Amino acid sequence: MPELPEVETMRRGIAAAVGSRVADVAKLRCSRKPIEIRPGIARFRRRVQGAFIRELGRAGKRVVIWLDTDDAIVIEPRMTGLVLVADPPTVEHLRWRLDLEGGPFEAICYWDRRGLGNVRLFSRAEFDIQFGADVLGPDALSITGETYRERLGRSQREIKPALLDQRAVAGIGNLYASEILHLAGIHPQRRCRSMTERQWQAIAEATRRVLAEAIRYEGSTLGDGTYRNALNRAGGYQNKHCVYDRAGVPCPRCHAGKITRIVQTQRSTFFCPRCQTRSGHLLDATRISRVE
DNA sequence: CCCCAGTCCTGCGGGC
DNA sequence: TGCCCGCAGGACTGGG
Repeated sequence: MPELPEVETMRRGIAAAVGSRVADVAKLRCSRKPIEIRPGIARFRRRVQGAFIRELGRAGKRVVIWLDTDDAIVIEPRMTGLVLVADPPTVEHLRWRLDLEGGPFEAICYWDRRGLGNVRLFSRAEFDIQFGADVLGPDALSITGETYRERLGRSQREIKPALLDQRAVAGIGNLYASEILHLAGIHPQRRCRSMTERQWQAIAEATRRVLAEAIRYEGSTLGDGTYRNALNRAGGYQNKHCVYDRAGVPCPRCHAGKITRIVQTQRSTFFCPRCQTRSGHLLDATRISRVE
């Protein structure tokens, strides 16, 4: 489930395509229901053919291929999408291909098992509307406690579902939300309104540290093995998870609490009831301490 | 406005 | 063994 670290790894994996020229684009026939590709492939081709790739960016959990025409190809992998420059896990789920020339890659491909993702082309003006500050919050990789407090501090919501709100902060998904709150020592059901300034700072610091570390390990490849980097290789951060999908095992930090699974807004949350108390009374020194 | 349930889709694993 | 159902959680929609 690509979140910020996985999507950032995809972006870095195709970054060497900057300077390449777009030779062609293709919607790939597979037996599945077609994914969303906009505009239609004929119009898509007319707009991108011959353009040069100027820059590779990221908008929250989307990869952005900026062209020298000022158009942006935005790839949104959602649940099971992959951006690849190597052979895909399966041929049957290949959905889209951007043929390149004059660079290290023959093509950038989009693969998607469940097909919930999409590939869309936007002008710069359209892009700014689609992914502007009104729609997408500041990037989680550089979030500050002050920004968290501004954007969520008055909310009545529980903190964990709030972290998934892409308008508040962009890039956090279900997996990293649990890991972040565990490192910060905050109970996932704490109300945003009740959080102190220091606790927002702890969450911000944990956000930056967890995400940066996950990028260093090239993301998390879970049991189903879906997520891969651009070279179709698994990530390594799943071995660093403290809580996600680890219900029943002892907490790797305190070795006393048992990782617990609850459901919030129809999503699984994992936490340590001992490290993450509702009152948040643990000492800060205990709160932020890396688990090796 | 704020927030939540339901929806899309496929493949896997648990239960019988 | 084989089938069926529930579940995984990205972002969007509709409605309370």
